[in-house]
Amino acid sequence: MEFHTLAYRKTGKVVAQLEANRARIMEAARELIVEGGFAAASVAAVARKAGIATGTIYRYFPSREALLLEVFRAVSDREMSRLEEIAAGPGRPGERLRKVAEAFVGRAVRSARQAHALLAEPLDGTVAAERLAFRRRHAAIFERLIREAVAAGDIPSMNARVTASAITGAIPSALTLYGPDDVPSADALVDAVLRMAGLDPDADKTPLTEDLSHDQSA
Amino acid sequence: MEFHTLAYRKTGKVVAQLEANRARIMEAARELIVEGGFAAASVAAVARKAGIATGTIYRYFPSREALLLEVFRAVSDREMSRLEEIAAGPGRPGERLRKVAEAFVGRAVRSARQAHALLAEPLDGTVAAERLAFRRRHAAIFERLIREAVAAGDIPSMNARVTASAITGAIPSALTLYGPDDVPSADALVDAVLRMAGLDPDADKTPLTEDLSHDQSA
DNA sequence: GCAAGCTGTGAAGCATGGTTCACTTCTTGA
DNA sequence: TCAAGAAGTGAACCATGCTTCACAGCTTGC
Repeated sequence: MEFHTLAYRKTGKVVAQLEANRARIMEAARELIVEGGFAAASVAAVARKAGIATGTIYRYFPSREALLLEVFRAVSDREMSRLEEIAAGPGRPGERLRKVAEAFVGRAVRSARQAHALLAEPLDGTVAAERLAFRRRHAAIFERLIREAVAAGDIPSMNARVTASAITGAIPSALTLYGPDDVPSADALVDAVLRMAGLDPDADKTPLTEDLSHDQSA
Repeated sequence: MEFHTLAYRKTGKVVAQLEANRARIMEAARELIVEGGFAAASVAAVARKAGIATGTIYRYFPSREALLLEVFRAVSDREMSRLEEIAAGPGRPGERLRKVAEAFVGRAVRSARQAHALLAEPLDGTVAAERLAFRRRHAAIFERLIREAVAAGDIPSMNARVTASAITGAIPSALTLYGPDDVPSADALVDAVLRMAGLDPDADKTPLTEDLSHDQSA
């Protein structure tokens, strides 16, 4: 039995403060990663950016690795849910495939630096494994859609898993080879992805039904 | 003026010995990289594998970085020349595109571990830059072939650079996502690449002589 | 055989950067 | 105000791994 004669107990205000700090640390780490890659997110740098002492980091995370992992998860989960949502949405499989590709590419092109960190930046240890899992989830989305599209007769028969894996890598690759300044054309990249999936990019360019030109890009 | 009163001058035998040692160091490094990635190629490990002392490495290379760089160059140049040779060979552009893709994929699938180290393994510093250059050369080969193929009417018009960059990444991605044990089907991967380039993989599966109706998209 | 000069050695030096910890500062409930 | 306990601090600690260096050993030409 415990005698609650404690002179101190966490109060709501403190708990909120702690959570805010935790969030601030993660945000600082995220920004550093986006700016300069995982290597730039040293414990000291994160602490400085978050406005706290290095040791304090360890009050919130057991190790640098754990911190980076959590940041990676948070960011990638956000990205992923969006794609999964689209993939599970309405419309013909071919159409959804196109939409997922557009979302993926558009997002990656728009925030190229973050995409690069998430998808291509060299990284170490546990985070590398997590990234592989992340990319596998990407691939899984495409694989499923390809299977559906084949079954629906939207695209010719093909090895869905290989194609999906290839698509998953094609997008970050295009970003990487162009570099963070010189960004590839999102439209052209989507077209390439669609061709790989066996769809004619020009087919439903004007889907009469609804929508119209939805992006600008040159 | 130099008085050649030297009591020692390198003789042929010694020079050969030195070159052999240099080669052995590079080979040791290469094997370690293939087995366990660049991280596994520590100076100490390379020395042990080459059967010499760590310090001796520095008689042959100014730094670890320089050693790794040279190894990377040697290996990637070998790979690259092969592809460039095929790309510059005879045949219709579309045909050469197919052959280059087959060579690239085949080689990568056959020695998946080395391909992974060369193309996907996380790495640091100068070598990372070199790899980017290596991949750009890959992309350049595809880009040129795509342009030629478009000009020849073998494939529909497309953004050659984006497509080439995408292809360049698609291949290692497929390897990475499958893992080193479970290797993807080379045929299926080539098919995916060809589709991305706008070629019908089933078109000239049996290239009787040279060409005939090579089909014009579905 | 001998001196000059090169190659081989591996333990010590050093840089980087994650992690710890004794200590200070703050919050809480009485 | 006070004591208990938690959070914050940052300098010291430590692990890793590249690099250096003083020295031993070998080759060569005389």
